[in-house]
Amino acid sequence: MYEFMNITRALSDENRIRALMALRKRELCVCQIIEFLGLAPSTVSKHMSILRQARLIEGRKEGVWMHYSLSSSRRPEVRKAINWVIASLENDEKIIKDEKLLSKIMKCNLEDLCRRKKNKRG
Amino acid sequence: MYEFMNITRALSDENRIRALMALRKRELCVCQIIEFLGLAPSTVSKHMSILRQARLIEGRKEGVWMHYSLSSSRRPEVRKAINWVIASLENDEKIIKDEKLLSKIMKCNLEDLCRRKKNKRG
DNA sequence: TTCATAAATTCATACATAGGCATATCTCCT
DNA sequence: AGGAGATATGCCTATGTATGAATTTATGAA
Repeated sequence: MYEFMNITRALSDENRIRALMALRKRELCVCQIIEFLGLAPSTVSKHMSILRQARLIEGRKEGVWMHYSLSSSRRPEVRKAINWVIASLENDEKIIKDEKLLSKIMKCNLEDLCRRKKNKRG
Repeated sequence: MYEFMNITRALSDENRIRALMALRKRELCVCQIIEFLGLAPSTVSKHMSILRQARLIEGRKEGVWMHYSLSSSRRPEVRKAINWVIASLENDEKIIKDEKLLSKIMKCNLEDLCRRKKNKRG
């Protein structure tokens, strides 16, 4: 029950759902998620830690970069939750739009993306 | 997406989840749910209206009494959500305990139950 | 090794939202 | 009209979201 409530609370925020759906097809660097959601780095970091605590995503550190991906855990709770979210939103308008935005973001290389933040996206 | 977020927010509270699971096997009167959750009537009413807005449950008025039951809607969003919750919690300890509590509550007749509230459960 | 820099997270704080209750209001029955 | 159950309103507290600043971690240069 505790584990389940951790999951439902993690899923109760739209930005976290969008991030989760973004990760369903690919691994993403935090700076890509920041660009994607348009939120402050600290905010995104918090969202990721909530998703991670719920075991819905996993983090992998590569040098200074942190990469997140959907959880590969076999826990039934986690699998069911992820499957439910994906099945419910696979054809959602906003999620489809997000996919297009993500395609653009994926074309930039990571260094440019991170540098752009500093220059206020100039 | 909006509909989906309504559902996840409705599911992000433990009392609402317990109420939802209680309704999975039977219809319940509000006063039974009040007894079950041990919350103030106004609080329970609010929880029920949130679940109802998310279309997860339905209300049926019979005289002065309000009866709630799981939604019979065929909307895929709703069916998937309900199925997910039930599948995830069917064997949950707390939910099983709740079932025992509910058995007791079901044995009282409704009038006694409602009257008990007034007398501060004396 | 030491220092500087960059990315990510944690911390401190402001603001908004949500849960809880008491009380007022509404609806329905007699 | 009177009385009962249920819901709406108003208030308080707690939790959640968002941000900038400080801290941590890792890289690369001196």
